[in-house]
Amino acid sequence: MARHLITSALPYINGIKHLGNLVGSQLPADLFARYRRARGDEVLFLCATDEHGTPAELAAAKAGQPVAEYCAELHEVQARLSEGYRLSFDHFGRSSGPHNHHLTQHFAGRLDAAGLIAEVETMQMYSPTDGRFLPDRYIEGTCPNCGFESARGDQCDNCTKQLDPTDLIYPHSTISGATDLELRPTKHLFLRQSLMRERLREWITTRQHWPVLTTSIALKWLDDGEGLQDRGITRDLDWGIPVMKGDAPWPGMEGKVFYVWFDAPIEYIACAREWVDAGKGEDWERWWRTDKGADDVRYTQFMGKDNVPFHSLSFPVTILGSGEPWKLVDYIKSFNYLNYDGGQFSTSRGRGVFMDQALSILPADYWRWWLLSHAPETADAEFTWENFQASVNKDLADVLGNLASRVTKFARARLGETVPEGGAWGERERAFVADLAARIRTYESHMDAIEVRRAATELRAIWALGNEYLQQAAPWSTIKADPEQAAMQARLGLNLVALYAELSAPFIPDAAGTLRAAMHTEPGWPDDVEAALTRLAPGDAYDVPENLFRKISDEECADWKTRFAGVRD
RNA sequence: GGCGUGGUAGCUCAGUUGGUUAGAGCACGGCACUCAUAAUGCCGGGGUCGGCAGUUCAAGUCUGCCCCACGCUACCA
Repeated sequence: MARHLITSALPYINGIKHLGNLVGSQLPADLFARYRRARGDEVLFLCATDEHGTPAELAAAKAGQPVAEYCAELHEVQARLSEGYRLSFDHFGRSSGPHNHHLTQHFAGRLDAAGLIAEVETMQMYSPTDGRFLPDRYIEGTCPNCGFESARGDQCDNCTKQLDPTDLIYPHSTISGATDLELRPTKHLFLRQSLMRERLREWITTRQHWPVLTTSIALKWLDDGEGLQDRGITRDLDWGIPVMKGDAPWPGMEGKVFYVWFDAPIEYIACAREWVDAGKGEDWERWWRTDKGADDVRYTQFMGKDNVPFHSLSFPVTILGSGEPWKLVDYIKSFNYLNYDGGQFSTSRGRGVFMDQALSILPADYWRWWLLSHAPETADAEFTWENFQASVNKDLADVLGNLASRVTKFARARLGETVPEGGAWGERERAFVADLAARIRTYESHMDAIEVRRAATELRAIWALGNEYLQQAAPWSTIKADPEQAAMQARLGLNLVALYAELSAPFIPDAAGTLRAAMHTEPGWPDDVEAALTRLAPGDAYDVPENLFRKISDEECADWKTRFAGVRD
């Protein structure tokens, strides 16, 4: 039995994510996790909220809450939404948990011992009023280039000129408005990634079948300009993991915390420990330590393209640099962006559909199907309401939903309360089953390769094949002259519905559950398609399910289009 | 400016290492069927494969230049 460790990029804590975030990591990761489990593999699927950093502090301040309380609350909100979308995490953790604190400090200590940490003193803007150092983007002032009065410390939004906070005229804190800013020296730790450049290159260029998106981004960072740059991994903040050298204090680093991008990936490991703490598992090390059983684990990460540099370079430096036998990622599946109706989704401007809003309109399966069948794998993809309506109505309601409906209603109305008896497969049935089996094997190969769109296309073709068969067999016609043959055809149709529940479950788990309940079947992958199509025997009970999917009307479509174009409060 | 990713039927997209008349779904037209959520099936119309030049017996598929979109990143390659 193969073992799969699967992680999705961690959603940041400060608010509800939009559909672009969902399809970029959590949703395809869930598809893969569900598929591997269905194939009988052992799976550990982990995700967590990414809770540290300045944006979390500011969001908490805006909400008038202590940051820890704010994070706890938003974690629950995101956890509930995850359940709403049927994301089948084995555990949904928190990067602010104690295990991540200890592990992050542990890794820092190991990296320092390996000579991979540099202490660098820099000058940064300090605000005595706020009692803290200010990140560049939280300082505003007048642009020395164009005179724009709300230029940020890193860039002027008006003339786009790159700025340094010290360039600004009348600089002030965006947090308090304080103007008594001063430049102070401060010491920070840098991860010396540049020292591992060639080792990373060797590793990346020898990976098999990685998406071009992943390798091209990784190699670009490796070779762009003067090559891979060392990265600061500490910040002058309160909210975060205190800088420690393992269990020991780090002289000169008192009051500082690790940068969120250093501790977030480590949460992938810590999350496995939280999983054990939560009583959901026994042994986290057999998933993460190659000296303790993880050497036969295949580890797959899912993320949007903006996360690739951290997962392909920085985190591997952390893992490899520790000198300890931690499990390194085997496959990085990355996604492009999903755009919204001609532009970008925008969290700040509230443009597009957010996870909570989408669920308030339609059940999870509708979104799962559209998003996964249009996953931005090769290029950026675009969400439009018209396209969403067309896909849902045609694929889900007409092709799959109606098939289940026509089969069960015909059988119940014309052939009795239970699975009908009589007749035997003929030439047409054997040809159909052979065709179906071939398509199912193709579907499996796409799912194995995590080719999400191809898999969705093949699944749809498999649904359509059922309609083709039924149209040709025409039991409503054969029943007039040969009731036995009609019984056989209807029996095959009912088995087909049960089979489709299994094949479709990774994409649309709720509908699959409805079909299983109606067919009185238990989950089970059709390794043997012929056997799967004789699972329901004459006399077995079944129910006629309610319509699986409803259609989206033109009116609804138009209404939603105007409703979500605007600004979210 | 540099780098990256794309630019294929009205729309959303496939097109492996260059090879016969460029494909799918949706939309559109016709036919069939009537079990079904006016659902399904079959057939069909529709593309100078962003532009130009080149390599080749042969290019959507390789090379060069240019145009456009999106993203990343900066006056440094």
